[in-house]
Amino acid sequence: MKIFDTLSVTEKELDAPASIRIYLCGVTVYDDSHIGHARTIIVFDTLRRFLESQGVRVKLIQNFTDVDDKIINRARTENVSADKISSRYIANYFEGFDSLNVKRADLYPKATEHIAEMISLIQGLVGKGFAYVSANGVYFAVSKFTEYGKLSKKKIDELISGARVEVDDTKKDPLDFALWKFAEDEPGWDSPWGHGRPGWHIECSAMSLKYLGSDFEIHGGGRDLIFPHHENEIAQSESYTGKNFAKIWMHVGMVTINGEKMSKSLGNTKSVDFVLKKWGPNIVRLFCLSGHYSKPIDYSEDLLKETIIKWRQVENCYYELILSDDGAADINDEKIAREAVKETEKEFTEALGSDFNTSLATSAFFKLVKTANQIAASEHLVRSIADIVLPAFEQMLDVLGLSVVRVSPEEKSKINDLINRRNMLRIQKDFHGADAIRKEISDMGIVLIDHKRRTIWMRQEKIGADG
RNA sequence: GGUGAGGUGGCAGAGCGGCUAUGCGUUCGCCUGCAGAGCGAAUCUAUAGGGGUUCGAAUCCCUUCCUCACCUCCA
Repeated sequence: MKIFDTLSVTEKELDAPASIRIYLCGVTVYDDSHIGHARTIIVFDTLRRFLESQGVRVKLIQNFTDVDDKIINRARTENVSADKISSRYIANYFEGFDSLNVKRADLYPKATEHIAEMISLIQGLVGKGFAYVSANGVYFAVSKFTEYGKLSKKKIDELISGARVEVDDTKKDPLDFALWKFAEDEPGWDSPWGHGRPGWHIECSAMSLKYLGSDFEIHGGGRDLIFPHHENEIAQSESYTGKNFAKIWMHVGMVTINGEKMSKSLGNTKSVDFVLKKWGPNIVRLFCLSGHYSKPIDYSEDLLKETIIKWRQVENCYYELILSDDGAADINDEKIAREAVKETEKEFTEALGSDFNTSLATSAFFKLVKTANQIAASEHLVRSIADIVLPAFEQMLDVLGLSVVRVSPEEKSKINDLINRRNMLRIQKDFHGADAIRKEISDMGIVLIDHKRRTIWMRQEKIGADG
């Protein structure tokens, strides 16, 4: 498959070897995760699901930054340990992302558990002359890495004139960034240079090199990490190993809220907890995959509401398929179904294989839903046709990480009993009685669909925004 | 100011030299005891403006205008 690489600014072939290594920059655990984090993580989760569906073994590593000024500040404010803060938000992370049907990564390494690796990396850099010790810490000497700026396409002299870099007289160059910061307070660790904490960028270099080695296939994250985070990671890692760090840099666009940047200061962040409660996992995932991953997407109520309608069609389709009954298949319908499945699978796979075009892939999927619903509407959706469509339908749902709410066998037979009673009453023209049963069924979260010959039903996911 | 990404029908969003997706919306139908869901038909030939290149451009080139992101911690 092909993926756009930020570094070379071209689509690069990911020559699908037996296994693909992915390092995804995760979150700093100082607050609840939000929809922006969710988009990046859902994109990579879906990518992983797609690759796996193609028979590729994926090794996915996603870190937690659990040592950072924001965490420490929060710990001070609440008068608890930094560890308490980070573990609280790691728990929050898993609660949210498990609910979003995100498959667990192979490993979630934490910065605090890799201090030794970071120290040895820094030692290596100091030894090779890429880093130096100043009064405040150990710094990476940007001027020593001649390719600095290659990812973010920045020129070193322009960066300097940018003048928005932190003022620190102990640095040799304003652009130099901290690998290790001296600090007497907690949390801190002893190092060959003094007590302190690692800088942010070094953790990802240390952990990705440890678990994936150098020149791994994909390094990913949000677009906002391109500079300085990923730029600095490249500088450190390539200076240390002398080898290429990652083959492809894949960056996910930002989520805006009603066209505005989402930020704490504007107070418009949408937490994962919030969007889950309001829209549920399927709508959120569909929303996050609705545009090309590299472009920004805008969170707006109207768009999300539109997504609910699409999701209802999928639910409807699913229940039409599983509740189809025996009967002779119309030859023509069977042909239509077969061709639709073949067509859709091709489009779906090609779209995802071509720079992971989830927008195109989902529209292909919706075409199959439409076809199935058309056959159902003409009363021709019999078991043998459903059997043609269902495997492809379920497979694509799974790649997209979507999941229709199912019904237990007990509920199923109860529903069928109620439907039979209702249909009896309808024949007797006792519509009051029939409507009362419909109400009873509806209270179970089930919607009835009256066809000419029979009545089927579907379980609709409860969506907060539906009220 | 620098760097990058973009500007496509009422909206969302693909296409990246010829066949102009797809979905939502809107209108009218079908179905139904009613309702919901679904289905059908219609609507919508849109590609920021101006120049080129080409037999042919939303797609390539030039130019103008505009938007967004990043350049500080940030997914």
